[in-house]
Amino acid sequence: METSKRTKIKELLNSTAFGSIITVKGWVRTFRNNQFIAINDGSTINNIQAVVDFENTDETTLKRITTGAAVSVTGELIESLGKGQKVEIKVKRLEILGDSDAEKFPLQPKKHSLEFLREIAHLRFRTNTFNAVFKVRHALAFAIHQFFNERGFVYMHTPIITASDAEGAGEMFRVTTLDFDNTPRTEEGKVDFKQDFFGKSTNLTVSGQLEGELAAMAFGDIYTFGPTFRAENSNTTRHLAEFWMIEPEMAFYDLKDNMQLAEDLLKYVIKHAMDTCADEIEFLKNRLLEEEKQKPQDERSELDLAAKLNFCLNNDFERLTYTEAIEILKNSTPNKKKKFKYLIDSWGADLQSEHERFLVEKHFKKPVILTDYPKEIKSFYMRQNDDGKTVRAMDILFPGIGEIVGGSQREERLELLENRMKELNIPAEELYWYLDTRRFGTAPHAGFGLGFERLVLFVTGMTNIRDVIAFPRTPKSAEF
RNA sequence: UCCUUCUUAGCUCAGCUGGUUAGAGCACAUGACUGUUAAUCAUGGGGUCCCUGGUUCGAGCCCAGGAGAGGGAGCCA
Repeated sequence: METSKRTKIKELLNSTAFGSIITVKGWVRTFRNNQFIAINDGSTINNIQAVVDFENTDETTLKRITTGAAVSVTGELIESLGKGQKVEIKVKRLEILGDSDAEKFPLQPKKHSLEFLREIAHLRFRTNTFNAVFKVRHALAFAIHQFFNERGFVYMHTPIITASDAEGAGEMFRVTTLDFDNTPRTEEGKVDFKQDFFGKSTNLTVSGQLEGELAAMAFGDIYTFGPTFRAENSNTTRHLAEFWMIEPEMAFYDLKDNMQLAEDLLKYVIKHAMDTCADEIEFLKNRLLEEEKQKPQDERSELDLAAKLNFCLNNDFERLTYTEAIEILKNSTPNKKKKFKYLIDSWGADLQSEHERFLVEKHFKKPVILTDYPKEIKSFYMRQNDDGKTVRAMDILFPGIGEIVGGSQREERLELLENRMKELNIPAEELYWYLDTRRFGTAPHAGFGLGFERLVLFVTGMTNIRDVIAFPRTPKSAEF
């Protein structure tokens, strides 16, 4: 009888135990020449070839070996008789575990467009590209926990549902159990949230930072890694309505410490992905090279994916202030020749993505950390510099991605923080718990937010953020 | 949300100045072949030309509106 024991393909492809009888279970990728089955079980991006003795196998079984079918194959592991692979399985027994109607199964042994695969996101894991992408995604997630754990950080789970809409960090998704057809009203005619589940208006979190700061004021070093929700109507290749974010918060860190931690973290996790996903990154590198062949010469990347990642590991990120960046941009060729859509003429303007791209991709040609932005374009909680104009903010900009990290040293001085909140009409009463950290044993501290999917984009070389999360949520789209 | 491009077979895409029966490659089916590498060869089936309305003797093609998708911008991670 069929046993449930099986060997993973990853193990077999490196095995030299020729002559041993093994069982493999997986899904058929292609069936060539009526005898060669390429089987993939997800353990590796590579397939194993199982060779069927078609003359002694009944025809109805052979007909059921179709792309997508789940099979169990038992046979002898042998040195491959053909070129193209080292080992193969000489099939002794083949069982179809699950049929796949070849006429209806959308995946074919051919190249599919990413747009088409996005429409069948429930099946796209079964392609080489998505196998590689999600292996890398896993490796990066694992490495993030490992990095922080090695450094004694505490992993905090901050709430998903929050009642504070005081932060003003973008549009939020409302959480409610109220009956929309019959909403309870107050005497003034407004929706009466007192009758809602939590007795007040609640939303999905847009950031765990404020709660993270509370924990940092006890544990010293903490981080969060969880889902984040933004109801912004963003339709771009680098925004999602539901995404994952890593937010470390460190007591007694200043901005320099903060930058160093972020750079160390990024390099650590990229290195871990390269070490543990060599096959996957090799595949993604070649995929990208193929794709770029369609593009004109001047739009192709100078470095291939592996070289780009290595370059990132071997060079220090460029650190400069917003003011220095403005000077560079002001004197840049595209600015003088009026090639920028938004010309840089004065200090204080927010940098457009064309400016960030110029700095990262043309001028420095490596990751850039910009610091000390004008306070007007940054959040209320950032520590104010003595110049009265700038705050201790930092953004890390990556080639092709833009902002991958946004962070700051936090304003730990109660009076300055309260004044800033007043200027920006942020209700201090609602955030009393946040301000308590400044009232009781306040201390310098800093932190940042790292967009996980943007990191996965960079490491996989994919170009659309919807292709590095399993089931993307974007405006007008929440399929699966 | 704004700008822009696109939507023709299961997939990728042709389709001339608006002209009578809308094509190719892959996939699929049947057969041949049998150490293939997205196997090959032959034959065959397969279409709401995104939707609605309009112009015209005649619309896949022109016009208007709508839907969906891609790219860019803004917001940001």
